Amino acid sequence: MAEQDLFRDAVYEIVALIPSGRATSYGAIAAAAGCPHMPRMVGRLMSLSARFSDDLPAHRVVNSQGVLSGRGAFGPGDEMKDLLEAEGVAVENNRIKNWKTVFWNPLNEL
DNA sequence: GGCGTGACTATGG
DNA sequence: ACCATAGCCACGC
Repeated sequence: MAEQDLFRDAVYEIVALIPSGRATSYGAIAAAAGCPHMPRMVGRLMSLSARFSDDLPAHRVVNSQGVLSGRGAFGPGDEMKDLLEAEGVAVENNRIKNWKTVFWNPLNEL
């Protein structure tokens, strides 16, 4: 039982808890999972999980600036942007507007 | 086991 | 606002 497996499970669970109309950052998830120094692994797990599981709302996970850095993993177009807007998140130029307000801190729920 | 790459972040010019 | 640098970790060749 490796710690990275626990980390993956924690990340999966946290992302699944993100409420509709909100979004969070890789660093926040990593911190909530107990590893604030692994934002890259979060992104890697997202890219892998996003393809295997549709249950994981990876479109609600963006970088610290509220930029949809992972839109490429969803499809050839701006599918991620469309998904976010469909949930009530305003997106402009691949960036979430009112990011400060849309940001959902997992630590606040945990 | 080394090297390059990547859905990251923070700092600095 | 844009680019460069440094740190971190996992995966594929």
